[in-house]
Amino acid sequence: MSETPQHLYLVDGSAYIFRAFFALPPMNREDGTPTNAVFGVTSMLLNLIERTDADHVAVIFDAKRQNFRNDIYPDYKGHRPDAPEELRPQFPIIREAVEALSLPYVEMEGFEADDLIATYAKQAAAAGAEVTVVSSDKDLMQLVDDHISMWDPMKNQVISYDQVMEKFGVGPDKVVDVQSLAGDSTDNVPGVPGIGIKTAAQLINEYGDLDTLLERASEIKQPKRRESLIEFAEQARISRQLVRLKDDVAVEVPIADLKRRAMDKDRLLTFLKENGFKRLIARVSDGSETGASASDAPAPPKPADASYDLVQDADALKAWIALAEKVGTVAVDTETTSLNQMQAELVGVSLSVEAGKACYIPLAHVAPGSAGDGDLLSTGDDAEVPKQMDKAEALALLKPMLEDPGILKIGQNIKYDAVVLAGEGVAVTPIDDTMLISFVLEGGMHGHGMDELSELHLDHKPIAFSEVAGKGKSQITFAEVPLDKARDYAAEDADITLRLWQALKPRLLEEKLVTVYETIERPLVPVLAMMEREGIKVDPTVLRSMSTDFGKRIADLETEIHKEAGRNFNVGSPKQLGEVLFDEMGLDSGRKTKTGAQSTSSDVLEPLRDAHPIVAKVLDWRMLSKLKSTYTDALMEDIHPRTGRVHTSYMMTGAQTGRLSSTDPNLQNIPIRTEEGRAIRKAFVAPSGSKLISLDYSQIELRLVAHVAGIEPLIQAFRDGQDIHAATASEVFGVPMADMTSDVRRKAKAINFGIIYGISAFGLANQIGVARGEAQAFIDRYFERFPGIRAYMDETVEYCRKHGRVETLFGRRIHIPTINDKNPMRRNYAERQSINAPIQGTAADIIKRAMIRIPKALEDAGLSDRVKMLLQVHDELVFEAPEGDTEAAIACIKAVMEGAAQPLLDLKVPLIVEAGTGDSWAEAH
DNA sequence: TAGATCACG
DNA sequence: GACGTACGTGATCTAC
Repeated sequence: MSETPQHLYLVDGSAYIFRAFFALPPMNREDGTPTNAVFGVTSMLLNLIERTDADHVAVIFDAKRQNFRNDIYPDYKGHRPDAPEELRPQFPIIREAVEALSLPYVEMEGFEADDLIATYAKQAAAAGAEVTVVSSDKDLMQLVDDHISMWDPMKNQVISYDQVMEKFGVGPDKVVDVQSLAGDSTDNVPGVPGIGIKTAAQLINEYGDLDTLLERASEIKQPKRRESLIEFAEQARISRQLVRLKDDVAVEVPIADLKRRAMDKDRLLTFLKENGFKRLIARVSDGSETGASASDAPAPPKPADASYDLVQDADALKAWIALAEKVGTVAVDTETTSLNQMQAELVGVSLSVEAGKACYIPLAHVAPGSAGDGDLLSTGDDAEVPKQMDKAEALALLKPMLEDPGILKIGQNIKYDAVVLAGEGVAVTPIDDTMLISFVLEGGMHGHGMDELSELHLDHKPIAFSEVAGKGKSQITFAEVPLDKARDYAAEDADITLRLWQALKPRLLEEKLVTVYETIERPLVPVLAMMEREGIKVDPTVLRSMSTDFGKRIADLETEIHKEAGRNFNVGSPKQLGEVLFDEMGLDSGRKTKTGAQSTSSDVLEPLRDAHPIVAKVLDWRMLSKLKSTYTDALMEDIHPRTGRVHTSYMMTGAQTGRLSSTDPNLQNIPIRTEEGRAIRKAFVAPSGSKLISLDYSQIELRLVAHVAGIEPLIQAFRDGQDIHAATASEVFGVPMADMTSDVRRKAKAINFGIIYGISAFGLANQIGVARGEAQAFIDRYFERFPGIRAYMDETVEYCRKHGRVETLFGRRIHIPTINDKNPMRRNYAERQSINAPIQGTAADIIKRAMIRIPKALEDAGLSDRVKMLLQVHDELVFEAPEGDTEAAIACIKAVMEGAAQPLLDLKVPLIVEAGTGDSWAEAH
């Protein structure tokens, strides 16, 4: 083998250090030396070398702070603070770590890591090697070309020409020119004032390059821009010198010396032991990726041992805020009067900055024993209102901290707190959410409520809400809880949240789930919070008249049913109804329920429609009662008194597959399948002058099946825009498309759905009303025609048996612990789940990715202040827009939705979105 | 509080 | 080879 590299991997080590230091909770080895950055860098490098095929590797670091750029511009990176005290002692240990991993450690006085990377990259590329630069630093993007690409380890994403184009609006060869104009506040590169990346890209595209632009600056039409460019031309040229990487450094280590060496396991293990990295030791010694469950960090005191502060004046609050600023991370929890976030009134806030250290800030407590409202007579001699800060004053102090981009706010289900605080005019950003981290790590294994997570990870049972507020009828609101009890409960919640974060957050990195969390879950929080606060307008008059109409018809039907039955009984009682229909009237009872009672469900009653007139009446009664109680009546109660709109709450951990669920009220199950039910959607309206827009993915799950199972005929049918169920029928039953009957198509449609659900002959037979043997024959023929589907199912189930989980195409994990259950019923069920979950979950990931991108896309289209995203119904998004903006909004949103799998995923089938508009949801869908 | 039923994707 | 079945949700009502 020759010494010329085939594939050179250049790792931007400095970036890794900072990333690890700030992302991981503090850790110390036995002698007290902090080790969190060491741990993070070691773990990341270990991941990296396990997955690359590179034959040459270097980990490259910045030397000391001064370099040639400071001679050009003394302020370069001038405002960067010194490395934090906790980080400084870790630098030499990180060097040891790199060496223990048998990787070359490269640094050079007077040069930044970026210059060394540029030099090696150019040299290797010139020699014909492929180069991968591992970094997410945009300053390195100027290097990208046919031979040099980047890998962003945080986003798990390749950065090549397209991504550079997306980021800078120009190709890699013009990145330097754009950066020279736009400047860079993080590196203190001045650029030209008033010019950002967008304008810079536009100018460079127009004039070709920086020099030409500066020469011809006087031709620019916009006066301000023209003057700025003329005045700051020299500053732009200086910026270019700062930004352009030096690719001809006389490197001390030749490329040949970067040849990858075999890992010295003993040396590595010695290093890991010295630093107490138990989890990495386990991983290196047996190669298993699950690792030990023991935490590497020493156990902090249990919450029970902690004592908490009550903050009752501005000075105390300022001290806590200063602490949060110093640490840079703070757990936040709000206490309110209601679980319903739109009705909730803020009662207090708790904060925690380190394990065991937390406070509670009461803001709206009332005298204990006094009812929160209505009790006007008993003011005088009641207990006093407890001492607490003025709410507005406290929020004014908290607001800058909660909105500070440099302070991470950690919450358990922080969407709730964000919605409540948004009601007080306070934004919460940036955020982390322990509930979501747990869901991403261990979805399917257990619930993700705080009490459960605390018992699981901290071995501590938190104070129950009912202990401080009571339960049942005598339950009081949190505002009435005495301050000492309120402090113990509320501060503990913040403390636990912080500890959970410390325990769980590092695992995202170790278990390669950072991308799912950071690109699909976390950024969705502000989007959903906004939708929930927006709500959708519901017209109560429509509901009221429907309710009256339904009420009459239900009463009439009830009379008739009682007459047919020969006695009065409660039609809504399945037990009584069963007795009447089957015992007294002698109808054929179909199934039994699992408790042994005779089932009266609609699929039992439906076939009996013709057996007796009472059956149809019962079915109608059922339908109308359902519609009245669950929809028309209940929905009127849910109209918010102040907004006149209905505000649902989305639960992000509600469905194992990654789908959202909707509660209070559930707006994801508003009727549509029957004419009567569909009418309820007429009550969901746009305000006058606006329209509702509904956009939904067409057949997204079936498209995903065609993709993952590689079913060529279906892929082709989707590409050709054919009726997919008819095309399936044609393939499976051999009927030419021209001769297709609705019955054959119906059967094919049922099989297609069956495939998504993990088909069984019994289930299919039930669904389409044929004998089980016939259903089995259909399935056999389907598998015969589309062998890919069999293979997909077998492989998926096999993978699940081995790992206890399945994955979506975006890497979301869905755990299915019962897959190896000895009970065959539970096991079969788990197998069907494992077939369905990747499909349903990938579809959920796709629409979430779309939702995250939509606010930005609307802003770019100049629509963001007028077009509002209101609802998500699994494969559908509902918006409200002024009448004149609907067309532009549809074009913008449709493009985002149809492209939402990109660039991470290149589907073999197109994603198609269908759109409609109208004055009501009934018209729009 | 569990079970049955039925609304949705 | 038996087990008893389509996947994922939430709200309402009855009956215990």
